Amino acid sequence: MNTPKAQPDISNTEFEVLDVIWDSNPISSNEVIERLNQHKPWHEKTVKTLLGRLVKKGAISFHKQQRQYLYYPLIAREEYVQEETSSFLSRLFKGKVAPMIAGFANQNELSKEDIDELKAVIKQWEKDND
Amino acid sequence: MNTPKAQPDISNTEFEVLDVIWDSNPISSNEVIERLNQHKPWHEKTVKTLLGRLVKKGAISFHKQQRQYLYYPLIAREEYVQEETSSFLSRLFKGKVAPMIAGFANQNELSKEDIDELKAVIKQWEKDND
DNA sequence: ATAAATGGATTACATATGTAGTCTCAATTT
DNA sequence: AAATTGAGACTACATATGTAATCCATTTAT
Repeated sequence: MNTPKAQPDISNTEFEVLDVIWDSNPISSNEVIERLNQHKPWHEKTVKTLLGRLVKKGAISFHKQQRQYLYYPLIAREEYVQEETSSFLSRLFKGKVAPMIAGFANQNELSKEDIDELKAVIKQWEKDND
Repeated sequence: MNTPKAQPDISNTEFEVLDVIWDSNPISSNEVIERLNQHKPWHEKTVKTLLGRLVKKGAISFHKQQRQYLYYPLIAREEYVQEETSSFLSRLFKGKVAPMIAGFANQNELSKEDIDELKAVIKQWEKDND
């Protein structure tokens, strides 16, 4: 059974902002800006625009603290990620996970550690579905 | 060693057209249109615009056959898919494959078949990396 | 009390994207 | 040969996206 919960469309830049908020919230715009600037050279105004767009899209909200807003997410990262993953897999791999992993293996992009982790996931699955 | 071959940015609709071309080529615009219309209700003109944009982006090319163009891909599906996958994984899963699979498992989106296929991929990897 | 700084709201603007419509010209039909 | 048609080229246009700048109302500093 799939879950067709239409999440709002979040753009790439918006996602980076949202990811900071998921990481730590409630959070002021200034702190979002500060954290982002450790990786991205985005102008303060740019980040604020993005925050505004995320609010408008219903991905985040805020409550005022005096003059400032403290933002927090309205959608869970896990949910969002799961939906993105499903749609990604269906677009590129007919929805099947194994071919994706196989592609990685063929490109030599799988480490021993990845393999061990995968085995662990499988073991867990087998425990759960018994 | 990774391959930083900056593939042109291909939009969602463009991808659907490209996918038809990957599937069967060389192919005329009319056949692309026909095949797409089995799933998508796109106007003929729309598809032609998309074909033009793909040519401009260097994703496909064509050779003339009288009045018509016969299109063919300039980039391999495998390469494109691999790059998209890498960037997707790095965006959402810090580049690790196992967490992605784990997310699926947790949502009960993994079938016995998926698991068997994964096991096969792992076995193959172990054979190769011995 | 004024002036300056600061936070959010509004506006801006180029490029991308989805979705066609119009124009031109060569091939085909009558 | 003249008219029609069908292929690609060019144009269109609204919305999305990346990337800010400007405006306006408060705080805060002087």
